[in-house]
Amino acid sequence: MKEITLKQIAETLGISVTTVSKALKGYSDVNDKTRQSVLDLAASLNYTPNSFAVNLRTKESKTIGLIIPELVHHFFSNVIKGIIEEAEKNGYLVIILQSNESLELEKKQIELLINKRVDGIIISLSNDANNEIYLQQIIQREIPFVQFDKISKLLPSSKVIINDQKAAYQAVKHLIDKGCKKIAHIRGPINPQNAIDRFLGYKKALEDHNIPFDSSLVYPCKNVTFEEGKQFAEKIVNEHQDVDGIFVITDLVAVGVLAHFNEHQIKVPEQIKIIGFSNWFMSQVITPKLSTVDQPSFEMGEQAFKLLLEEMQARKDFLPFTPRTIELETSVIERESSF
Amino acid sequence: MKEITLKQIAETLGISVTTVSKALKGYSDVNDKTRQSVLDLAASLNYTPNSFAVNLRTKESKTIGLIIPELVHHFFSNVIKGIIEEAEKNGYLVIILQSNESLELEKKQIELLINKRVDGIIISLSNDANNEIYLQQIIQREIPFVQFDKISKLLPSSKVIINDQKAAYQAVKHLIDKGCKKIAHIRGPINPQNAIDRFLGYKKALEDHNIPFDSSLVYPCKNVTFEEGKQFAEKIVNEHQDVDGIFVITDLVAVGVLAHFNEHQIKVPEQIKIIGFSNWFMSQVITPKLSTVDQPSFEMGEQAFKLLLEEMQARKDFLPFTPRTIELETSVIERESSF
DNA sequence: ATAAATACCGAAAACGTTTTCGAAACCACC
DNA sequence: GGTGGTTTCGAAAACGTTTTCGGTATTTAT
Repeated sequence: MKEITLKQIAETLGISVTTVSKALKGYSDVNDKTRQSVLDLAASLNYTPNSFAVNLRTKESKTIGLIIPELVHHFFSNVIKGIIEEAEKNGYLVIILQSNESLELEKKQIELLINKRVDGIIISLSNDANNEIYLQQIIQREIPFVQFDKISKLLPSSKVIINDQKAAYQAVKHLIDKGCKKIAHIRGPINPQNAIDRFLGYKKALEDHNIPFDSSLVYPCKNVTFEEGKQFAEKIVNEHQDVDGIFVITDLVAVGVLAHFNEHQIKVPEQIKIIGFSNWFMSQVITPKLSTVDQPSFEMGEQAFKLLLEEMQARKDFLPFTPRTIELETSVIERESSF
Repeated sequence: MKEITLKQIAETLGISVTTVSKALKGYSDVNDKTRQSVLDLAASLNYTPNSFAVNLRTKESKTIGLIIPELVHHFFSNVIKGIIEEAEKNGYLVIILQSNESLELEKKQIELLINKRVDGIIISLSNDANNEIYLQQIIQREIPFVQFDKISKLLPSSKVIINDQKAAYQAVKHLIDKGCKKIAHIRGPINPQNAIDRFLGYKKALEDHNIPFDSSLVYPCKNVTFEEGKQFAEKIVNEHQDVDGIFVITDLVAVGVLAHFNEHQIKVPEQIKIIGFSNWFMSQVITPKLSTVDQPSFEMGEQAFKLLLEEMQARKDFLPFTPRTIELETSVIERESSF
């Protein structure tokens, strides 16, 4: 079981390795007959170039790295799918790593990818990521690099995002339009940019509609889980009996809220209206069906890879590259939980 | 921005590349002082070996390939997570590809991975996979290889599976124990081994409990979707008014069934009891909560990688390797849909 | 003192490919 | 028959590492 190499083909054909290589790569300075004989033999031997050697010689591996906080997650799964499919169309493969929302792990994963010498990196930051110095090394090493969803605004890289502030504004406005007068917000952790922006959108929507902002109505998640949703739901109705609407950072947590209300005979949407974020599949099958903000996750993945490709290509051609930011559209989806 | 190489370290230290390499790799035939100076300089320069060169020289990339039918899927996400984490513990990275349940794509993805010269391949077959000749080439090329979940029994490779027949048997027995007399089965597509086995388990459970098997009560899915669940639910109540239990191939479809019954005021579990399969997260949050069969997905991923590692190590040491099969335990989870 | 064992180092080959550059061979043309 | 141009080929260097093997230099034993 020996691997077929250019050398073997060259020897059996009585020509040089150089010519074999050129024939296979479509160089013009090789005779048609020679080329055909090479092509024929290579095909019959099932030759495929040794990618290790090609990598070493060309200094690229046609592989990119992807770091996400959590794989088992409806939103991220869809983004990954978009990235992988777009990458494959362009001849790239994708190595996936998880940060598990841990800063330490995130740093480690980045080093792994740098040492692996991937051609580019796509990342969505963990909630812990407050200090981006270790991300600077990606840029210093001139590795093509794009951020999506949970980004650091300070870092000069291409980005694919939604307008979290605007999307949150619209979600809260939706509740107001439906008649809510006192709206609580279960927000994400303190650090992530998108949690901050959604909070700001919430606040702005209230102000624009003459509803006083009350910080005691804002409940920050630690782990952004189903369980937290249940706990906050209980807390909210205990602390503020007259809350009539809740804007929740993401559907998973919102489903927890619904679960608690269902168990305690609190009528949604009659007593309290709820809107989530991200349009998880789950949201359309629970009772009551959850209103939410749709986020184009698959497309986000596609665009992220496209931006990365732009940068990888520019770098290869020694062209200057200036990072771009793509902002995707969101839309409020009205379902039973906010009728 | 030049990459640091052994050569540079050697030159600034006035020693040979050989010695630098040995110092870094812990060879014993290098003086302690020399070693220390190398280590110090390497650290201060932030040296990392060029993996392309290492790959070429050692003929391994410390990278494995994973092919799954569909990424956005609660079960598969968890398996992937298990594989990635176990791989990382052992210094391996994972390239993920999807077959999208298409035979053609599956073939293409395998070739991609072979050409990439990954050290091993883990695969869960697509539903279309009826003919495994193209998988034979993995074995012919002696690439370490393990199958999980949706496997081909004919193919001599390591496998991680559950006992689908037994698990299905227990699910159906559960319905019988709860008093069901006429149980329909929404099964998976024709080809996949696990759909076949679950069907056989269903049939056997009926026979063992003196319930006549009626093939008109078996409804095969094509795409295994939420929508199909709704459609079959409608069909079942139309065609068999007295059905009082349904065993569904997987939770996603079962949730579709529940959705239809909810919309049409058919009481679950009072009129019809339902049990799904795989214990998707969704199942515990819908109304009524769905009974199901729990499948250790994360562990399945861990075990799959461990088996692959065994084979990769054996191959490296030129030891013989005989494929192993690991069978994981399942358990029936009783929830509201079958009270 | 010499012989034998040990410690330390480096030259060189190898992994398989890509690409530059020069050379040989052929043709056409005046 | 010499000049210039085109076509076709291959030698060789390069990518950066690992590992074998032999060669000094130094230590230990006799």
